[in-house]
Amino acid sequence: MSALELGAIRSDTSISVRVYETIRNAITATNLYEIDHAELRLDERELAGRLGVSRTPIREALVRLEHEGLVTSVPRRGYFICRKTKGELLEVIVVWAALESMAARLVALNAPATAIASLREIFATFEGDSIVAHLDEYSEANLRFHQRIIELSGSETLRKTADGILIHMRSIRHRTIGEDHRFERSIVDHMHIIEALEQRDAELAERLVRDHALALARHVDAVDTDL
Amino acid sequence: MSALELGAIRSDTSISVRVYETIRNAITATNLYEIDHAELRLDERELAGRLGVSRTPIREALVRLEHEGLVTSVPRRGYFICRKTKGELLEVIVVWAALESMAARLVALNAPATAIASLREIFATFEGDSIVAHLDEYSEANLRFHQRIIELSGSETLRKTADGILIHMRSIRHRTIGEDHRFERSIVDHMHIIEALEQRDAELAERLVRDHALALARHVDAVDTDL
DNA sequence: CCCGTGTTTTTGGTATACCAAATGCCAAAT
DNA sequence: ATTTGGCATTTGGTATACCAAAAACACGGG
Repeated sequence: MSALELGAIRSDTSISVRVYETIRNAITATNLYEIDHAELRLDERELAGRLGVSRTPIREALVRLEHEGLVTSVPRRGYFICRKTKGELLEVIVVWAALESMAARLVALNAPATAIASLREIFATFEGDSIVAHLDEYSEANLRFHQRIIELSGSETLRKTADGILIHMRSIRHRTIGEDHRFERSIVDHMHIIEALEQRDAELAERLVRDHALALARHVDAVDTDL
Repeated sequence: MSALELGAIRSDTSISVRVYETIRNAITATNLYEIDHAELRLDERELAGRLGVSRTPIREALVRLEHEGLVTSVPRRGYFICRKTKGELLEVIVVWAALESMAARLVALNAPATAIASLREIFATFEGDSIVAHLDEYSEANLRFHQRIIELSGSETLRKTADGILIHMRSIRHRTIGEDHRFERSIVDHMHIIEALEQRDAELAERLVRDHALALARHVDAVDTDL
C-alpha cells in the first residue's frame, strides 16, 4: 500500500440523479403561483429532449420528485408540478415544527457546546439595521439556522425526513420574511432558542422552537390570502 | 346511462406500483436479521423474471423503496435491502415520537369527541388477561392506536411523513411487545393519553405521547442487544 | 348549429436492446 | 505457488421501440 492519500473518484452522480437535481432546482427557482397552469405539466419527451437524455432517467427523477411531494402523477395523463394549497402549506409548517422541536430537544441534551455556539455565527454578519438592506441573505441565514438545529441533533433519520419538506419551507419563508417586520420578532426568537440550548433546557428549547414555527403558521394563515 | 352499478375499472394500479407493493410486503414479512447477507441483494433481472414483468417497473419500484429507506442502491452494484442498525432504529422511534406527539396536540385541539372516543374501541376486545393470550393481535391494535392518532390529526402531510417510517415502527413493536410485560405499562399509558385527549389538554397529551414513544426507545436501547 | 361517432395523434406505461463498469476466472510470467 | 494482466460474464444504467389509453380532431347525421 502506497502512502498516497487518494480521495475516491466521483462516480455516484448518475444521469438520473443529476436530472432529479436539475428539475428540483428548476421547480425551486420558479414562482409556481404566477405561471399559467399549462406550464405545470412536465412533458417527459420534452424534458428528455431539452436535457439531452432519454426518457428513462427522466421518469426515475419524476418518481423521486413525486415521493417528495413536488410533483404528482395523474395516471395516463402525466406529471404535474404540485401547487400546494394554503392548507397544505400550513400542514408542512406543523410537521416542520414537530421535527425541529424534537431536534432542539436532542441538541440541548447531546450537542457539544461548540456546536451550539456555531448557531450564533450564522447571524454574526447581521448587525441591527443591516437586516432590512439584505433581506434575501437574512432569509437564507434564517433557513440555515433552522436547518442547522436539525443537523446538530445528530439524527440522520430526522435530517432526511426534514429534508423531504425543507423545499416547501424554503418557499414559505422566502415569501413571508419581508412581511410586516416579522424579522424583528424572528431574530429575538432565535436568540432565545440559542440561550435555551446553551442552558441545556430541553423542555424550554423544544417549546420555543415549536412556538416559533407555529407562529409562522398563524402568520401565513392570517396574511397569505392567495390560494 | 344504464342502471348497472359498475365499480370503476382499476386502472390506477400500474404494474410499477403493484411491484412496489409486492416487494414492500415481502420485505415487511421477512425477518431481515435472520437471513444470510446474500439474500439481501435484489437482482433486477431475477425479480423481473419472478414477477413476470420487465425490469423497468422493477426499477421504478426500487427507486420508491429507496426513498422510503427500505432498500439502498450501491452504484454499479445493485439494490440491497436495508438492515437498520440499532442506532437507526432508535432514530426512527425518536422521529415517530416527534410526529405522533404533534398529532396528539392537534387531536386535542381539533378532533371531534366521537373521533377521540373511537380510540377506546381499538382496545375494546382486549379485557384484562386475554392480552397475553393474543399478543399478536394486541400488538397490531397497539400499532393501530398510534397510527390512528396521526390520522385523527387531520393532517395529510403528517400522515404521509409518518407512513414513510411506519414500516420500521411495525418491525420494532413486533419485536418488543412480548418483552418483560411491556404491554401492562403500555395499556396504562394509552388510557392516560386518551384521557388527556378527552380533556382537551394539548400540552399533556403531547407530553404523554412523546414520553411513551421515548420510553420505547430506551427499552430497545437497553434490551435489544443484537445489531 | 349541435351532438355523437370514428379516426388520428399524443402520451404515459412497459418491454427490450445496448453499453460500460465491476467482478471473477484463468493462464502466463516470475 | 503467487501474482498479474486480460478476457468473459454479470449487472446496473441508459436509450429506444412498442403498445394501449386518452385526448384532440374531423366528419357526418340530425
